[in-house]
This record gives sequence, structure tokens and C-alpha cells, in this order.
Amino acid sequence: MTQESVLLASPTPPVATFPLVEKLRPYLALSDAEVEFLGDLHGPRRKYARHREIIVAGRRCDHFFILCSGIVSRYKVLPDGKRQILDLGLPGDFIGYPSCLFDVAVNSVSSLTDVEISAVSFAQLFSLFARFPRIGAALFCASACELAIYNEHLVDLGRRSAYERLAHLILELMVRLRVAGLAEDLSFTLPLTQELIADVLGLSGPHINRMVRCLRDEGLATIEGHRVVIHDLASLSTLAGFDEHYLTRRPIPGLL
Amino acid sequence: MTQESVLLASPTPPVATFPLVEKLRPYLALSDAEVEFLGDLHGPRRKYARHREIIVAGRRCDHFFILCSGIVSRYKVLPDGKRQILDLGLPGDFIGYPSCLFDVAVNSVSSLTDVEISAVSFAQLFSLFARFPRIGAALFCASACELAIYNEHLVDLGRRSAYERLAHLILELMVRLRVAGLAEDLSFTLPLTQELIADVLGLSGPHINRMVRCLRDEGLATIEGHRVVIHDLASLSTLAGFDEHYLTRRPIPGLL
DNA sequence: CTGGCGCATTGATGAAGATCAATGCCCGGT
DNA sequence: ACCGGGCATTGATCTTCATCAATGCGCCAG
Repeated sequence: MTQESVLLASPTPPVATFPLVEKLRPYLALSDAEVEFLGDLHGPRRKYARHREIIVAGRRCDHFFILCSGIVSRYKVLPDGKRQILDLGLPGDFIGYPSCLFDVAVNSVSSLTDVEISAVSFAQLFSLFARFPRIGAALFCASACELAIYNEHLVDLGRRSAYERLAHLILELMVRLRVAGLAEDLSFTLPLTQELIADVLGLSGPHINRMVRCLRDEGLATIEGHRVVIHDLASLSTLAGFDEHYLTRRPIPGLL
Repeated sequence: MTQESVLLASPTPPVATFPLVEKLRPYLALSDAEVEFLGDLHGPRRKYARHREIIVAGRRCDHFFILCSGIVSRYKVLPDGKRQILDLGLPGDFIGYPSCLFDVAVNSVSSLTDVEISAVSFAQLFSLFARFPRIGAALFCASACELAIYNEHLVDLGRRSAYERLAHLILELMVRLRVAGLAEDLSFTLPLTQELIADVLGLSGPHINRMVRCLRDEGLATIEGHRVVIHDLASLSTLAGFDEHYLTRRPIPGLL
């Protein structure tokens, strides 16, 4: 393949530069052509400093983006100013999905850290389904995973106590950050203030503070500054009712 | 096409019998071949009476299903018995998504009414992406819509009061049932007890009862038995902060 | 060195909603 | 007509968490 030799000839960027490749790999064995295509899909990169609005709910969003580095939050703000964070986006996650498929963005996205994102044009995105159907199928699976995460968040907000919610959040982020290569074994950096954690969990800032203290007093975990350390994984998991299986991707049968 | 003539020769079932066709139509103009394929996709139908478990969280789920008629609830039950309903499935919606893509179902699904579902084998589902890439793209968009609905549910549970939640639920269901042809202008049948509404909204049964009374006293809407009637759409929408645009599908650019 | 700002921390109070328990109603079965 | 079960309804009490307000700490900019 001539293309392949070109890739080999040029100073190949580290794989982690195309996090979407890593994201889809668990679903199917990617051919060289597919890997190359996914690399090309990562269009020109834009950088945003932390705390910038990347997508604004209610405004047109005509691009689909891939988050290449950094962390973002997807959220909605109600007329009375209350905010609900829906999810955190990690490298490899999509930005502008689902918003770009509506007339107008259905939620907002902001950078929590400095971030790099790659734009994907609609033309590229939809040509993908015709040219690389296996990748199309993998995207379908990837959005299924996203759905599973949202499901769990609904259980958090609807039926878990504040204490359980916090424990669950810590564990979910531990696993997801680990997959993204952003967490050590039992600790990670979480670019959220207590106020923002409250907005993830549907609670108030001061109450988060009390729950954080409680976790520390019980010896389960500590959150100091933006550093989270898990001290007693087993107890924390029991408390949260955490079962990480909703976060584990598996190969698509018949697509290897 | 021989297939087409066969279809024409046999007593063609009414279009509504293949609700997936109707579900995807807003996204793209379907060719005859695509419509035919989608019809074939609806495999053998199974019927379930009301209040049957169709998928059980934690058990293997090796099929993807299309809900042809009736209404189902997707939910999770916590170890302590608390239940959170994640969403209601209406005709045309998927069942077993995302569960069938994991080792083991990530949530349960039960019938709320008598239902009919069509099984889709993995082979069919994934061959779809290669054979009908436009349909693959449409599925991708359909799951985006699902995601948008879940987003709104998260806002409900996280940041809206009980009263607002109930109002929002009524309005969302009104729009979605209308799309499915299951609602009149300002009223519909809702196969949920107050207890189940509570499980949708993350509240307790008795509290739902109070909120229902409140809606009636304020002249906004009544829920009697399984009949919901909206009396003051404008006030109800204002109260709920309802903006139906997250429920409206639009054609995929470049896929017509 | 020194404000000042953002954030964590803490306490006091209040409101929203859970829980528990009782009662009543409707409807289907016998 | 008579039960019985499921559900709606209601009230009393209690918990959880929000809200409000104050204080403190650490860090960055001048």
C-alpha cells in the first residue's frame, strides 16, 4: 500500500494523538485502511483554554468534533440559572453529538481543562457510513455505551443518596479515566470544583463538601484540591452499588 | 425485483406495522429497496402480555428487538429494591439497545401494555451497515435522539422540582405519543400507575399523588385512571420549562 | 509584601419530599 | 351481592438536602 508507506515515512504521531482509534479498537479489529481513515477523520485541530464555551445550547452547531485531549463538560442551564451537568467528555469522546443533528444545540459544552478538538465535517461523517461500514457499526456501538453511562447517571440522580452518588461518581470516573490513560491505579486528577461536582450530581455545593468530609472520615476516599485518592475500593464500591460492567466494551460479534 | 412483486402480491400489511420505517423516515427519503429491507428486518414477532419482563438486567441479551406495538419501560432495580425507570419505549423504538451490545443486559425492560416485538439477529443488524449505509447513518441519528431524551430526563431528575418534573413528563409524552399516533390533540392514555410515574421521576408514590392534585387544582391538567388531559398547554409548558425541539427529528444533511 | 478573588468549609435554618400508616374506592371474580 | 386486591388518597412525622451567610485559606497579580 502506498498510503501505508507514506505514513511510515512521515514522523508518525503517537497513537494517542488519534484517541478515536483507541476508542473504537475494543469493538473490532481495525484494518490499516480503517486506521488511516480514522486518522484522516481527525480534521484540523482547534485549541480552547479551560472554561471556554465550545457549544452553546440553543445556537446552531454544524460540526461534529472529536475530543483529542483534555476534558469537557456537557450541561444544560435552566432559565432560573440552575445547571445540570449531563456528563464529562474524555479524550476520544464526541463533542457536538447529539447537538449537531438538531436544528440547534440541545446542550452546551465547555472545556474544563485546556483542550484540543478535531472538527469532522458532515460530509466526512456521513461518507464514513458508505465507505467504512464497519466503522459505522462501531460508532453505533459507541453511542450505545454512551447511553449506558447516561442510564447509570439517571439511577444516580433518581434513586441514590448524596453520599452514594458521590461514591459512584468517583468510581465511574476512575474507570473511565483509566481507560483513557488519565488515571493511576487508585487516584486521578479531577478538574472539577465542589460546585461543579454538585452540578454533576444534582446537589448543592455545601452538601458536596459535607459528603467529601464524610468519605474522608470513613477512610473511603479523599478529594483534596483536584486530586482524588481512593483508599478503600471495596467499601466504596459496595456503598455506591458500583458494577463497572456498563463501562466495558466488548467486540461486536461477527465484525472481527 | 422479484421481492417487490412478492410483497405486492401478498396482502400488504399496513405501513404502521413496520414502525421502524416511520421512525427513520424523518431522517432521509427512503428508497423502495430500503423500505423493503426495513420491512424484512422486522423478524418473527413475539407477543407479550402486559407486565412481563422482556429483558432482565444482568442476564445475557443476544437479540436486538424492534417494538412494533404497545409500550415498554426500561428500568433498573437497585439492591435495596428501589427502582428507576429510565425511559418509556414506544412503537418503533429499540429494545435490547444498548443491552445486547454488552456481555449482559445493563437494564431491564418490561411491557406496560400488551406488546408485539420483532427480533433482529445480530447478523442482520450488522449486515445492514454494509448493505444499506444510509440506514446505518439513520440509526446513528436515531440513537442521538434517544440521547437527547435522556439528557432531558437528567435535567428533570437533577434540577427540577417534583411539580415541574410531572409537568415536563406529561408534555414529553404528549409529543412522543403524538408522533407515534397514540395521542389525540391534548390527551392520551398513559399505562402507568402513580407508583410507576414516581419511578420515572425519582419520587415517591404519595408525592406524585399530591402533585397530580395540584395540577388539577391549578387547572393545568388532569390525570384520572390512565387518562391524561391537558387543560392549559401554555401554562403547563411554562411551568415545565418545556421546549419540544429536542424531540424533533430533522433530515440528515446530504443524505436525501 | 499585600490585596483580592475563587474556592473550601462550617453552621443555622427551612423547605421539599420520603416514609409510614390508615382509609377508601373501584373493579373483577365468584 | 360479596369479597379481595390493587391502587388512589390523605395525614402526620421525619430525613435529607437546599439555602443563606459567614469565615477562612491559598494563590496569583501587582
